[in-house]
Amino acid sequence: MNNILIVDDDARIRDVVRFALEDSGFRTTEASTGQDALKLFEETQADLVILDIGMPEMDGLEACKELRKSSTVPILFLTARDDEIDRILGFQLGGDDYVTKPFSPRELVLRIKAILARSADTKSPDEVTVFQDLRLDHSAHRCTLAEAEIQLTGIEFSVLSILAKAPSRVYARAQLIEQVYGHNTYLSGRTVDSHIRNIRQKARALGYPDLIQTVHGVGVKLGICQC
Amino acid sequence: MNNILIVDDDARIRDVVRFALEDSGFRTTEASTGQDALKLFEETQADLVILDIGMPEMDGLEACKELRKSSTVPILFLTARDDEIDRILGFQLGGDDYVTKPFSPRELVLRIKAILARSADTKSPDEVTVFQDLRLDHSAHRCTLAEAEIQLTGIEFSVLSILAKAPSRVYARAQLIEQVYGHNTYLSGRTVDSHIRNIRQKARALGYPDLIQTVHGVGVKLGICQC
DNA sequence: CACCGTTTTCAAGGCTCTATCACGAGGGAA
DNA sequence: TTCCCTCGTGATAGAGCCTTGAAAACGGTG
Repeated sequence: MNNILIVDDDARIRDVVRFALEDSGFRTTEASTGQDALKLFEETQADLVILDIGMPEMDGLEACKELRKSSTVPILFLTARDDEIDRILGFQLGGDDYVTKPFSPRELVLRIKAILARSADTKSPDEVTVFQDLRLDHSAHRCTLAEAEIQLTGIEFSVLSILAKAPSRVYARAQLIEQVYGHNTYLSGRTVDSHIRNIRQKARALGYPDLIQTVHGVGVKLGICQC
Repeated sequence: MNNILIVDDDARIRDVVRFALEDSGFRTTEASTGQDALKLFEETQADLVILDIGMPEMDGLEACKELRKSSTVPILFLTARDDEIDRILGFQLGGDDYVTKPFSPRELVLRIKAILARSADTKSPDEVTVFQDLRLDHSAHRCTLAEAEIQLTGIEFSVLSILAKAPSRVYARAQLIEQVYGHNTYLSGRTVDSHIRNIRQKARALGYPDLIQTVHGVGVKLGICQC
């Protein structure tokens, strides 16, 4: 099973996290400072790093920067305050995630499993998703439908990406919100409808009236088919 | 729809929560003490529990511990003070989220929907059920009968799933109602007939007049056989 | 600060689905 | 056969869900 490096200056937090992870079958390593973390990461080559933001001396974001110089290991941040979240978001971090304190150990484990599953998925960095006529270039943030380009906003692009990763699968609105915005955001389902409407409108202009299909009472799914 | 157990010693809070939830289509059960909560949970098998931390006698954390002995039901904590949050964290108990008082009912509902969507997401053991010509893809919410697709509504899909999980088994109407809607729902048995009629009608159109068979005086069962 | 694109929310309206009733057909027992 | 109960079907009102238009928040930029 995967090895996880836990970095936090608070021993109590480390205990909670270690306990939860080992309970789920992970192996763990612990560090209490950013420096130790870098050293231990060299040695253990952990599969994932849990990084507290608020540490004295070298904080989590500093440590992340250092780690990123030599590795693309998935990083999960622990944050205590909202302004720290803002800083994470300002930070460009690919497939990573964050959890705010206080957190439930159970959720932490779920998120870690999700990250690992995702990174196992993208080991061959699939920069481009293609499904039928739809093509999504993630690095360029470009979307084309049968050679014609569609200008999508950030959220629209995210929504479409998620749908395209598992076409035919039906997503409930709450699931989309969780995947687009992260786990502790709470928006009205109508908001998703709005974005979907905008995507539909743009797709319709290119002759794809059914790019996104509604499954009444369940959710939405990708449905292309230019008919 | 899902059934939610609300546990708080303050009747006013319970009212607010119940009102918000029922407004969103949830069914609710209420308990004012930890002991009652455990008893009611046994009976109702709620899909999610809202647990106030600060209750006399058995407090929310105690109750959570007890619940966790027999169930992994999602739990959302209500907390009044920050030091209670610390205790959630200190405790090694899987809550799924928490909300601090005072809270907005709207946010509460959205969080609950997010939690339920998440847990529905993670517990998908059997993605596809197949029995003879019938194929049910749960994630895509797709039903096919010998390659031909049938458009089913949410309830129709549920009914057929239940029947297909244990083909040849005969289900009484009351059993179907319980499995589709959850405990303590009271509907006319005619309602089930309605849905079964609709399924039959759609199946008949594809040449399967006996997809669902009636066992007079007992109930219904899956019976495919294209004859 | 004003402007503009994006995101989010709100309310109205239409449409689908759901639950129930009423009535007649059919099965089973005496 | 007769009676009773169960089941199937048509019709229907109401609930719930989705779409759409409009406008309010938000954020970045000149």
